[in-house]
Amino acid sequence: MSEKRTRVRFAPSPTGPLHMGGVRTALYNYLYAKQRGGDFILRIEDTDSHRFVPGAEQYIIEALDWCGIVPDEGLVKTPEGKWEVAEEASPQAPHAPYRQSQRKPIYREYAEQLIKNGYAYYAFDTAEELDAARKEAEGRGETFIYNHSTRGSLRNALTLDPEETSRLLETTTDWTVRFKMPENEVVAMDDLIRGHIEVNTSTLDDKVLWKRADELPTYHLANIVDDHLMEITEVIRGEEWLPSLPLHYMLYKAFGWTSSMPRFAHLPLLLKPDGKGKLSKRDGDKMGFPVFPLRWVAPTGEVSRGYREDGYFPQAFVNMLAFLGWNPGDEREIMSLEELTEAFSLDHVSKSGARFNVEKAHWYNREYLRLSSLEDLTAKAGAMLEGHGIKVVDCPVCAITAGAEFNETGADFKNHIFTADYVGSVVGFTRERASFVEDFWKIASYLFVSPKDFEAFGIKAGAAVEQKADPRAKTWDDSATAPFLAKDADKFWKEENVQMALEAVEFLTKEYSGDFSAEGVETALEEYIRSREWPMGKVMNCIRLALAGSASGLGIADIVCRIGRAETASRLAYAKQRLSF
RNA sequence: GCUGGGUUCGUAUAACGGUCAGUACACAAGAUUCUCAAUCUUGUAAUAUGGGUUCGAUUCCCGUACCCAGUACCA
Repeated sequence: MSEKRTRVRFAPSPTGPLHMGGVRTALYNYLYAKQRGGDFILRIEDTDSHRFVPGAEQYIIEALDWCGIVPDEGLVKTPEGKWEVAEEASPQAPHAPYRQSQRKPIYREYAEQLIKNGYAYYAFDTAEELDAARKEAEGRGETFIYNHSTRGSLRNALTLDPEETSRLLETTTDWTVRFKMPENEVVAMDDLIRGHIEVNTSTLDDKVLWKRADELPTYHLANIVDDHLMEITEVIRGEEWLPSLPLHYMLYKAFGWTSSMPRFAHLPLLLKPDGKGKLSKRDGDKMGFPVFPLRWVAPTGEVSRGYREDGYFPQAFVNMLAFLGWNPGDEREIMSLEELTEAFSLDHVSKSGARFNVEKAHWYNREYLRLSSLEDLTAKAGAMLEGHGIKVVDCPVCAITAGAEFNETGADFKNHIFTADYVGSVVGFTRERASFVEDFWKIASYLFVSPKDFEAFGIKAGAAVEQKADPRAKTWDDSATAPFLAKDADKFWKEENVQMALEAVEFLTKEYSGDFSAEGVETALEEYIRSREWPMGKVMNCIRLALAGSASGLGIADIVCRIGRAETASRLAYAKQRLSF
């Protein structure tokens, strides 16, 4: 038995930025197609001329590209290397155009075919008339439904005489074509995820299929016609479409396409973290996470954050998304796009909606950060540092001729210039503490900038600032103050302890001539403090406060061996002079 | 309201008639340590509810509750 080549499509509507739920739908379609060696098609469903948003289409393309979900069909590359929706037929776009607004004539023809065969009819009711009918029904505590029960008393080709109908068709432009939903028939459907479903057609309405006003079809007609023409084998879409499935079945039947009808799979919805309703644009702003893959600036100027701009790795985002409503059936959680492709199956897609969880998203990103190569991370950290006014140079010699004054480790604290090797060294030993590239700044900014402002840490005031860290403050952007409040630094910042710290550092930076690696420094410093029977914790904490400006943070030896002798000594001196007791 | 879909630890999910109901995130405790993380170990925590069917139900059927979606000349 010869199997048809798998062809699935992602058909977004360019009414705004692509939501992460949409990205997941695209992802599942992509995985399904790739696993079967089939085609993943992108089609733009822009049949609503009123809701068109400039830039939305390009956003969709860019978002998919960032995620690595590249369509096999529907896009063409411009000479400048940019992806665009295909308008003309080509090997990569055999069914062009892929923008429904450019396929107008096709739909009209099919709408007429349905009328000719008695499956649809012209309707002349105005929007006002229908609104009034709905209001009136509502007043009686009922719901107006345009179907067998009401169509006999409304203005359409079934009630008007033929002359009047043709007159209206010619002289007016606000008529529509409606599907003539039969009465009391049972539609038996099969969903790849939900199983067998039956619906009685009497509960359904005569949906508008085509509008004379803009000569465009509605979603239902366009969808069925295009899926048929594009030889789609499986329709994988969101659960919000499940209620229209009976209509779509009826449409396939009316066209006589039942034998080639695609199979359907309705995906569970992505829910708000608190579990109430679909994840929406506003949730992100409210709960502090992006709902969009990329940053989006609306025509109104309103800005919505994106996963990309928030520092997520695309692989982490995709991996996280894949697991919202699906699992491989074993206990793997970290999977590349290739592994996902191999393991994907609609059998393992769950039926119930999935709540998005920010913590898990952070965890995924941390896992991918750990998987990154040191070179890659260092380059990314370098770019991030530039954003904080730090200059990172690959060529120390060139930098020196340009005026940089590097110390023995490749750091110039005066001019804020650091060698790439220095950055690499910092990244190498702090990477296990980071979830995002930006975290390197939160964790180790004092390896690039000398601490100046100790007051902010509650030292001089003599008491830690009374402020509970926000429990949700796990993201780098609102946890910045949290670690400094964790400990009462004034408990150890006492004159005698500071004196010991000073002496220990003096020994380390002036007399100690041994190995200046983290291990060497640690051993030397601890031996020195122990030999004098000083309180290890107190001395160390004083040193840390002077070096890091904070009562908590990286290991002393890790800091010292990187910032070097001179900087270490000067930070101690500065802190002593700056902080009174 | 009506129509359809759904319901396993706080969250995501595993177990597709027989498991001490597993895993991950989060949380808690301990270990480690110069602090904070990280790491390791351990732990808390779930089958919405009532009936069936069955030797046996998380799993199959029916009712109830709750949640979600749809109910547009939007997709």
